[in-house]
Amino acid sequence: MDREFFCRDVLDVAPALLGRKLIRVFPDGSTGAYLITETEAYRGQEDKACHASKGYTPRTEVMFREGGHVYMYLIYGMYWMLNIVAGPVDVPQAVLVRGIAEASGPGRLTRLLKLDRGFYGEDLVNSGRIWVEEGIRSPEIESTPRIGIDYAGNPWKDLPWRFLIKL
DNA sequence: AACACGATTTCG
DNA sequence: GAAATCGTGTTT
Repeated sequence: MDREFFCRDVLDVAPALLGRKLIRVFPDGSTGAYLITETEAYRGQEDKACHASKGYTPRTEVMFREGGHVYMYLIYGMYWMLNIVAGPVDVPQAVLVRGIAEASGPGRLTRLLKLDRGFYGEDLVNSGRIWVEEGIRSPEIESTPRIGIDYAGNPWKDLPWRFLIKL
């Protein structure tokens, strides 16, 4: 996928990632292709569920860059989350990649792909170890409220910004 | 410098 | 249903 693909609004990018392949080249040289099956959209400073709602901090800095960069962060002291930045410069949006066909759940996903803080700021458009390619075309998509963000309150906690491939 | 709290998973 | 476990943002 090129820069243009990621620089659109996160509500376009998140569902568009479904059915595409996440390519990972491991340190030992082996390569894996993983079908993206579940994503969530986190949209700007107004979105109370989005980490960027706290403003520009060292942690959220990458979300303010142009789309296509990787935002990694640790949750609950043990799980690394893989996020793909969307939108143009100074528009803090990101897609949380929650599931691939080979591993369900964001924590399992990053463990399987061996992703951690070393990928913070990685550019998917120009990387030799992780990127996104075309996959199956036009999968049927289902949307539901996002997971684990009840604390964000209304209207954010109920917005149907979680996207899954319908079986 | 100290503190509270998660965009989760696993096990009982 | 609760524990595991630590970086981040906020408060002192």
